[in-house]
Amino acid sequence: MSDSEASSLSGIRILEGLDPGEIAALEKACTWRRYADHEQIIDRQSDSTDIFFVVEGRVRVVNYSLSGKEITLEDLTEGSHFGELSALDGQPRSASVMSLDNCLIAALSQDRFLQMLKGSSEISFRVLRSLAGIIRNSTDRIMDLSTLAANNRVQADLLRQARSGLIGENQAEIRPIPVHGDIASRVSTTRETVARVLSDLARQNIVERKKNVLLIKDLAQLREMVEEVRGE
Amino acid sequence: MSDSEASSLSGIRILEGLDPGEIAALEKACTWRRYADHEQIIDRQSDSTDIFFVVEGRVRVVNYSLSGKEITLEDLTEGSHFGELSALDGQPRSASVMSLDNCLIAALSQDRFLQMLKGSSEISFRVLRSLAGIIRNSTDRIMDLSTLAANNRVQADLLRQARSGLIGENQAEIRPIPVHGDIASRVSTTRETVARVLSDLARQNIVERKKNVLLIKDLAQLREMVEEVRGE
DNA sequence: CCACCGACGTGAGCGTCGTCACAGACCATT
DNA sequence: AATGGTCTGTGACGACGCTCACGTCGGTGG
Repeated sequence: MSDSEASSLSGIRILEGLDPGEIAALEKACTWRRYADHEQIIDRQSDSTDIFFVVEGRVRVVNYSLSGKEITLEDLTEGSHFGELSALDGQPRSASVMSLDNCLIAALSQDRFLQMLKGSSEISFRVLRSLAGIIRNSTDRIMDLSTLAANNRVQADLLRQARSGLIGENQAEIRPIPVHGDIASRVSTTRETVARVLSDLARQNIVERKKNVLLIKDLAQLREMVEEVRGE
Repeated sequence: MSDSEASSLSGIRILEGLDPGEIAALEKACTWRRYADHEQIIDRQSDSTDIFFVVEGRVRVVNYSLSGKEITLEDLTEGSHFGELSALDGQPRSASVMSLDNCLIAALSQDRFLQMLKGSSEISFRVLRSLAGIIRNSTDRIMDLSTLAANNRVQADLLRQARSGLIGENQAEIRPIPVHGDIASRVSTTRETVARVLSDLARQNIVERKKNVLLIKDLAQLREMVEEVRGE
């Protein structure tokens, strides 16, 4: 399905509802570029103010501590946008963004974006709701960091990922198998801790590492392990 | 200056730019209520969707872990608003809000709020920018939680508070003296850790606890203590 | 004036987990 | 096969900071 909409902004969620003519005009106004794996798309300290649309591929929003530790804020897929904060307030970028795949990215200037918002309350509303969603995710994460221990945060991350691969009531599969370092970067711990948690869970028969899939065999118990600490 | 605008929405920042007639109409549409200290204004598990305006006083946005630990997300002063997330997306509230003072709060229904956004791209834009600001704060906080140790987070919080009470280049005063437990709740640590950090800083002659003021005597050095760890 | 209550200060103990250091597994490329 | 890269698993160690447990201070009110 990515092919049918390739090279088009019609799949971008915040732009839904624009009529085809407007979409076409926007497409012309964008700067298009393809990125390979792990290329920098936004650098935290650049002072650009464009907004970007993910037309193909996946990107990761990250931040680095001065020591080089990488904190993943969010992974975005086709149909998403990023860079809207600077486009809205003109402030410097709050994070870096890099491609995870081979990506096709469209960039729209701040002026054009703001003009579009002014002209369409519907688009404004979509952007408002998407920001609201980001805030909800952020506060959840702040709560996790504040109330959960490192190993419980890893378990919580597994539960989150399991949601998109449910098999029946109590099982799920996560594919491809997540790289330990990626999980660590999302929940702010170390690769080693992730490995240890996963080993423990395997020993307790709660997860199983298969060929290309991480199988979660007992969601209920995993949930319990997280809740239990959240509550005590 | 709070008196001159008491009982009026004209001091609410996201409403700036509305003409007096519209303000008056909004004021009629609101439900007004006064709260005493430490009253609950929004309960996390209520399903209201109103947006609220802080006309007088201060409120605190908090969240509780099941164990009862309190996490402060933000303190808001006169002219702020809250509850906009649920008003925008209809989802349950993401946090609780309580009064810190004697507060005058105006509540506006979701319908009326959305209608206003639809009618004014200027107001929409103000809301967009305020959400962008919240996101920037949240990601800063996530970075702090992920990269700083507990005692450095306390120091960082002092630096933040110092910004609004600068005296010359290298000193600042924070007043009233913050309650240790409040700082702890903002940076997700314990009251005891805050006390120890403050004691240490006092011993090193970096801060001094005076009668009604916490005096920061060497901002530069305090900054250095935080940066030093961020970078290593 | 004394009793109380909230905030502060600080010591002792201990668990969690970040760090360092290897060893083994898997996959690609030549 | 051989080489090299990335990813995984695990042990040992040590420190940071949370918890518990007190004692003190200072204001408020009966």
